Amino acid sequence: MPKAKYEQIYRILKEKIESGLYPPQALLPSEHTLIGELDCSRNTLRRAVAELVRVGYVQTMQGKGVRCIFEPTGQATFTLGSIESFAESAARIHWHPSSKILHFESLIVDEALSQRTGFAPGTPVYYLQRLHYLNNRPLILNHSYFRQDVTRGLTAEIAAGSIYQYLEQELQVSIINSKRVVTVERATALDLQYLDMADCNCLAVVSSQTYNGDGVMFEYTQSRHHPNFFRFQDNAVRRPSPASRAEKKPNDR
Amino acid sequence: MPKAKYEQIYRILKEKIESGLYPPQALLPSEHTLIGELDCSRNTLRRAVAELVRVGYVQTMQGKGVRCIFEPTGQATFTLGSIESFAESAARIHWHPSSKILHFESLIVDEALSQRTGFAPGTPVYYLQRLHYLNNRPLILNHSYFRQDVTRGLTAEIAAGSIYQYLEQELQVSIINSKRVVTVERATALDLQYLDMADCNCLAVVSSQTYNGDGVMFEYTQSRHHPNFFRFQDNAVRRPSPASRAEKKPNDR
DNA sequence: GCCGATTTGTCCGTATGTATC
DNA sequence: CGATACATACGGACAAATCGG
Repeated sequence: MPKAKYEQIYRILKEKIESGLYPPQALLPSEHTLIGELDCSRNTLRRAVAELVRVGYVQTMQGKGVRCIFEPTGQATFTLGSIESFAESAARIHWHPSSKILHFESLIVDEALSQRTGFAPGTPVYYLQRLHYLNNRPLILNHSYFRQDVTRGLTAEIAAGSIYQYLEQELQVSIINSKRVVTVERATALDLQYLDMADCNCLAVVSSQTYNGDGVMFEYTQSRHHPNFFRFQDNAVRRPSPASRAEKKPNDR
Repeated sequence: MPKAKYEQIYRILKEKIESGLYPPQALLPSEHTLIGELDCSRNTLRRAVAELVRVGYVQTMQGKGVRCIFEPTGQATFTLGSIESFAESAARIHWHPSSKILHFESLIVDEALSQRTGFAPGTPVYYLQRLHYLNNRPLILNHSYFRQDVTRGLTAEIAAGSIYQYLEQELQVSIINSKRVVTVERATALDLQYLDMADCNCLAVVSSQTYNGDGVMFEYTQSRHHPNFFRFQDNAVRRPSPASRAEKKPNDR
């Protein structure tokens, strides 16, 4: 259970929406009444509602109210806005995860690798290839680079378990944030070898740079996803901005 | 210029970061001092900083400070909905956008289309195919469905210009939010016909459901992007999970 | 069209908790 | 331990948008 009150209230409201207590199209009770029901301040309630907006559960309208736009889907989705390890995501959707180490080595970042990863040339890193399965199906091929000075002692054995658990609990590395970019790339020979891709010759690639509490980018990972099992969700809110009168069509790309 | 103060302060700080006044790895001045410099309340400053976190410019650390992690290399300019399509980034570099209407018709949603779009079966919609170019290169093929009762009077001529301008200014439709999902799909014959895809047989697909101020989903658009010109950005913040917080090894001292 | 009630948006000041040094 | 810095929470005030009389 989260300790922060706004998070608790966020979950309470999320529960009520998912359970159908606040059905789609219906307006939620006003801030005033919710404050009374949930016994919190206005700011705290508003912060919880802001989270609901961010995940696309409700829309707020000044002068009108807060409308539920949640539609039950049941899809297995990887949500945005939080860093989840592969194991955590799999657990959330109750699938059986497993993984296999394909390759582990220690190397020095050269100019070409520096361009791709963002590590400075000359940086010693561990290079790791891992294959992730869901329900015994190979779905994700990971190429990871970890700065050795931050992830000292990382071995193939540790990587076979949870790397993040090792970093956070053994090495006391605090993981703060992760910049991610989704692109589509041509499949390599390695992709075709390990991922059962039928006749698709492209896949979804999530490149991420992860930072620790010292502001050091200590991990670069390129996750190559089987195209048929990739899904990334987002909710965009339109902000009335005076500059976006004639342009900025959020949906028209 | 935005009217909201927190947005102004956000832009000021963003400017300073981009200009190198707060270089990477450096800590920003403390909240207290920034409040004095910018003449605002703590809440307002914190809201601006929260935006900087969301777009991946800084990381906040309790007890330590706010560290700049902006890297000018990738020129990763943000977008409001945390999506960065090639069209938007290219538009900023003053590339020339244009579009062509391929198809326009009026039809009734059947069961199969209902499954794909989320519209109820029997709903009258306008169906629209548009091809978007950048510097005369076809990059995005759009399939759009608009509810006729919300977008009354929409024609191919209007669609050749700005649909959203027509909706907001002529029909007074308020556009609130848009749920989007990114997937990778096999290219269709239509994709291959219009997008110059070399030998790629997949493309990036952004499916979006857009809602108006009445909570009505009035638009479903499937944007099919040329794989080599697609880019979706995000910044994720890690919240300490109960599991990782549970067993924290005490420091030896 | 006007006015007041309701509802959300913004901004402020303050107090307290928690992590870091 | 104290000082500093960010995180959370509360309450109040006013603005802006909506709706009904």
